[in-house]
Amino acid sequence: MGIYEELKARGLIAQVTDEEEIRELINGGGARFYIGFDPTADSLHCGHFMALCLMKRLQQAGNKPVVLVGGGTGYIGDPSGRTDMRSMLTPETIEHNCECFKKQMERFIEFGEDKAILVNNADWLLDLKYVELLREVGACFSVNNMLRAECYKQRMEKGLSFLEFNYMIMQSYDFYYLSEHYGCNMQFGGDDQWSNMLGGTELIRKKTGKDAYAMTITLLLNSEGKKMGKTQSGAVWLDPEKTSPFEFYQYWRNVGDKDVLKCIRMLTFLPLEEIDKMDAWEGSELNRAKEILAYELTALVHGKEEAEKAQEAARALFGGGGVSANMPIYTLSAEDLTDGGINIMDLLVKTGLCPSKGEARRLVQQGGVTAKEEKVTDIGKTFPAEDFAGEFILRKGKKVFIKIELS
RNA sequence: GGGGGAAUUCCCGAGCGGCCAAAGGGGGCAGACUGUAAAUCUGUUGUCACUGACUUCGGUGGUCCGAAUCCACCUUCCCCCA
Repeated sequence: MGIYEELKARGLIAQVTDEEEIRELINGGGARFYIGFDPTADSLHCGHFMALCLMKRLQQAGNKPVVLVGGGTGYIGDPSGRTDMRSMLTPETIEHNCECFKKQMERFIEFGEDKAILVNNADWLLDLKYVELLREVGACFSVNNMLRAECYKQRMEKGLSFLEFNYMIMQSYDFYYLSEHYGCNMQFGGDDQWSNMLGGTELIRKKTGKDAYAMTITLLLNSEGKKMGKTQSGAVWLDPEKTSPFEFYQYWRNVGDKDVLKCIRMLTFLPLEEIDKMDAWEGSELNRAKEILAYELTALVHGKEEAEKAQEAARALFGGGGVSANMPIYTLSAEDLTDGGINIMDLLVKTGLCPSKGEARRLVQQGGVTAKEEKVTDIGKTFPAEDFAGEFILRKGKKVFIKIELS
């Protein structure tokens, strides 16, 4: 089975410009492909992770990846699939984010001679001359066609600035540039990038007469059609400072039944035969599949050691077992105590389990707080210092908990 | 360039000068049920010293005993005409 067939079997391929050509190209290791990442934040997130995995798979099959960091396109902001305008980033932020991206990527992709290379489109986009560009590139685009593009649809109702409208041109130019200077013949990206990518293949064809190909990765949606890798508080980040390995593990441990196999297939590197066996799993067995998913992904992103720790902590907490050494810890200092003890509400707020006392009060009154294996329902409850001598686990609901120590 | 409209709490969206911390929905959080899932049901969802007080309705001033609500200016956005 070639890499193309594997990608297909994993459900990773959404759209391709020319299936036959692409199959031949990547199965034979002849692709020099690029994927672009815009520096919209100071850490990569799950969506990027999928793209990086794809890169890795293709690299293993002998193809040469080009990672493009959007230091230039970051100045514009991709309107694709958005209903509102992105906030403009300052040059400093963009540069900082680019640096963060680079560091994180090095964990996944091998860079170097004859391996992957990393480029930044700021190097060529920022020096472009307006009129020159209009004549060279602008002439190749039909506004009529652009307006029909899927990526602008949502914005046609709410308004689209000229700045963002030009994003497609910039991305197309990137492809053209990489094709000319790095021999890039293929572009990959998220499915929301499709129209932007087609813009590139068109431009290359018009300017050089050469064929270039594009392929998009299926967006990872859950069974309700929502993008995965997002939580109420934002994205699931790859940076352990922003999303701890444990939280990361828990996110995947908690995916819906209907989504587990899809995730395993698309995101992990487990052999397909093994995954196919899991297809038959149901009920509690399926629950095990979630554990596998969570472990595999955490190991990929944070390393085996962190994955084991997270798994152990999760098992200890939810399996009814003892207390794990890997729980998040909050250290109380002597100043936190009043009269040698601390009130439950102060404790909840101090540890960050609750953002305000009002919420802490509500939580306690509704029976959502457990301390030392006992439900706390009295908002006046106070714990004397001695209580913290042994294991003190404070728990909010079923899933959020913290170990408290007294310094 | 001309004309019209909009900005409300996490999001959408209602809101008569006092009865507005502001309807309703979504989302979130918690409880019940479970498999750390989904679905369902219940409670809750500005802050605090919580039967009370305080800060909030794009911004700045103003009118008024009293303003999310009225006026002026500003900012941003949308629509129509050119």
